[in-house]
Order: sequence, then structure tokens, then C-alpha cells
Amino acid sequence: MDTKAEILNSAEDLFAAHGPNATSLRQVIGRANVNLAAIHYHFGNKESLLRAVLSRRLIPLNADRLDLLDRYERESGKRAVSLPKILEALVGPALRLSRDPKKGGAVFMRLLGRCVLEPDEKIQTMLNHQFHYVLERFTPAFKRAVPDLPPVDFFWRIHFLVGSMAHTMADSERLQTISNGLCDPDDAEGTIRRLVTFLNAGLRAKVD
Amino acid sequence: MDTKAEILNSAEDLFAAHGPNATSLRQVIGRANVNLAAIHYHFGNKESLLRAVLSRRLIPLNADRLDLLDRYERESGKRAVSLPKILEALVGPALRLSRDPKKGGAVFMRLLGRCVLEPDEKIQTMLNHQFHYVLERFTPAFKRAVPDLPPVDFFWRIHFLVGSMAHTMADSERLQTISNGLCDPDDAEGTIRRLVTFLNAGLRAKVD
DNA sequence: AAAGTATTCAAACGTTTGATTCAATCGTTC
DNA sequence: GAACGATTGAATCAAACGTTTGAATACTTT
Repeated sequence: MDTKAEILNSAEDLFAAHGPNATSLRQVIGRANVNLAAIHYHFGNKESLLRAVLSRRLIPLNADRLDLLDRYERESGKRAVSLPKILEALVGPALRLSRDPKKGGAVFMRLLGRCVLEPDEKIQTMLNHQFHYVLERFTPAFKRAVPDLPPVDFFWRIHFLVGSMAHTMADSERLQTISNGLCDPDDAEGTIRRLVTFLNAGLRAKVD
Repeated sequence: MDTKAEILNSAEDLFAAHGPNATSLRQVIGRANVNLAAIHYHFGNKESLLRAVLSRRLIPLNADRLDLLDRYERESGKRAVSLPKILEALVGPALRLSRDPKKGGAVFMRLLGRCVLEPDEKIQTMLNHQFHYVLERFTPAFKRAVPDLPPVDFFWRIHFLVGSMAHTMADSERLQTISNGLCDPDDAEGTIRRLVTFLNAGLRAKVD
């Protein structure tokens, strides 16, 4: 039973560092100190292994997002939840992953961001399946918070939002490079605050 | 000499559709109807082929961006160029690629977006080398347009900007899916207008 | 037309990949 | 402790990968 967890942890690390497709199963077993056949015994194939790596953290993460939105909606009573709070419920749990090693830490956050931006169709459908019902719950909340935004522009801005969020999750090391170390990606709360501020303004922008 | 162009076009198509690493040279020669060795004869190896595919379009693109910024700066005289114009000079030429098949069209736009978001280090350094001097010219313009923004927040917001822009270039098909066909990614000017509006508001947001 | 260079071709190279096999070993249950 | 299913081990599979080779063909120059 330990073997299974070792494989998951090793795969998570390597998938996050080089991408799932650029990681071989032999690299995974190397770091996990297990036999190659163990992967196929416990997970069947590489695709299912990736699915398992993602699900382990993604299901609780999405639950966190929905719980947070629920809480904010309860607190607001009949009034619409404010846009920053909705954004906080969407991106907060994702970016706070990096602070909690039990939820995967910065490693899983990067993996998730990379998978969102990954061209591979199998990975896409894998994630869409998990993300669809999250977006379904958030969409009405967004529409209440910015009621004057035409649906077309709304979807476009959600698209821009996903890009910023995923890129921030996937590769904030690059930010450290271009800013000459000025920005600190490990400061989760600072990142969340800045991203929410940015997205809030972008989503509210007057349509022209 | 035709062979070389056929290889470039085929590689561009396939790299854009599935990512460079997920595309084999045998797929490339299949679409190009040339011999496998022709790739190594003309380009040396796969990495150099990708470099050639990118450079062919990227060098003119970045020149367009700098030209546009130059023009706006001339028009503004001593005053700072307005933020929407700077953004237009940065994202406009990139998103207008999709309208001009001679510059690579939507295919190259997607490839470029995907390479920006690609984890592979070789691709990263390849692009950074080309993008560095662009950012170097745009940074002072940005700082003049939003002078009250602290440097830390400035870099963070550029990071968010890159995420939105690259994601929009790489995968606006997804937008068509989640919007049920409501949004039209082929409308380049509409996309530019919406992205500039979004980014302009996000960059101007009051720091809290 | 001959010589010389540039290009194309089929074939093979050595490696790596995900997956499979089957015997050996472990842990539990009777 | 014998019997049993669950798990691990070493070895191997066919397929695909990027790259290389050397002979064959096309093109240019003389």
C-alpha cells in the first residue's frame, strides 16, 4: 500500500517538473524506488496514473472552492456576493495549495496549472470533466456580481481569467526571473490579493 | 528549395496542433511528402527545426510590435503613450497574426501561445531570447503610463497579462466550447479590443 | 557532355517508450 | 504451517523515437 503512495508522489513531482508527457514511467519508478510493473498493477496505465495523481488533490480543491462560494453566499443573504469574494473563492483555494504540503503544495499547484494549459486532448477532457460543474456553480454568481456585462464579454473575460490564473499557478518562477527576484511567488496570500485585484478590475471594465 | 518550405509549413501546422514535443518528425515528413533525412539535411535536428519555424514569423512579429510602439510614441510627442495604445502595440500584432496567412495565420498564433506556456526549458530560453528586448522597450512605456504602480505590482501584472495573452493565442477554441459558440475567436479585432479593455482595467487597478 | 556540388532516397542505427509476462515473495486466513 | 490471493521482481516485447549512413538522383558550372 506504501508503494501506491510512493508512485503517486513521485509521479506528481515529475509530472509537475517536466509535464506528464515528457516524463517516462521509468523516471517515476526511479524516484519512487519501486518496480516498473507496480505502476501497471496499481494504476493500469500511464493515463490512469495521471488521472489518479490529479484526482487525489483536485476533488478536495474543487470542494474547497464550492464550500467557500457557499459560505460567501450564505453571508450575503439575498444580496449578490461581491466580485472580489467570488474571485477569491475561485483562485484562493488553488493558489493556497502552495502553502499546504498536505494538499500537494507548490508542486501540485504547478502541475494543475500546466495541465490546464496543456494541448493534449486527453488531459483536457480529463480536467474539463472535473472543472465543468465548478464553473456551472460560479457562472450565476459572476453574472449576479456583474449584471451589466453582456454574455459574450463575460465568457471572453472568464477566458482571460483562466489564462492569468493557470499561468500564475504553472510558472511563477518565470516571474522571479523577469522581475530580478523582486517578486516572491511563495507569498501565496500576496499573490492571491494581487491576482484578485487585477481580475476584479478587468472583469468590471466598462465594455466599449 | 521547395522542400525546405514544405517542411517548415508542415512542422508549423503539427507543432501548433499537438505541441512540438508531441509531434514526431515522421508526422512532419508525412504531411510534407518529403524524406525523413531532408529534415536533418536542411535543419540539422528537431530543435533547430522548431527554432526555424518560430524565427520565420517571430522576428517580423516583434518588429511590428516595436514599430507600432515607436509610432505611438512619435504621435504622443513628449507625453506618455496611453496604456490602451501600449497594450494594443503589444497584443495587437500578435492577435492580428490570425488574419494574415502570410504571417502564419491562426496556426502560428496558436503555436506561439503554446510555446510561451510550454514547460520545456529549451523552448523557454529560445523564446526569452526573442522576447527579452521587446519587453525591454515596452517596460519604460508601461511605467510612464502607470507611474503610480509599485514595481512589484507592475511585474505581477505583466505576468498576469502574459498569461491572458498567451492563453488567448493558444487556445481560443476552448472559449467556443465553454461559451456554446457564442464567442468567435476568429474575430481578431473584437478579440484585441476585448483583451485590451480587460488588461487596461487590470493594470490600472488601485493597489490595495 | 563532363565534372562537381546540392539534394533526395531507402535503410538501418541505437535508444527509449509503455506495456506484458511469469516466477518469486509477501501477508493473511484457515 | 499450509494454502491462498495480493503484490513485487527481473526480463522481455513490439513500437516509436531522433539521428546517421551511403548510394542514387538532380541541378549548376565548366
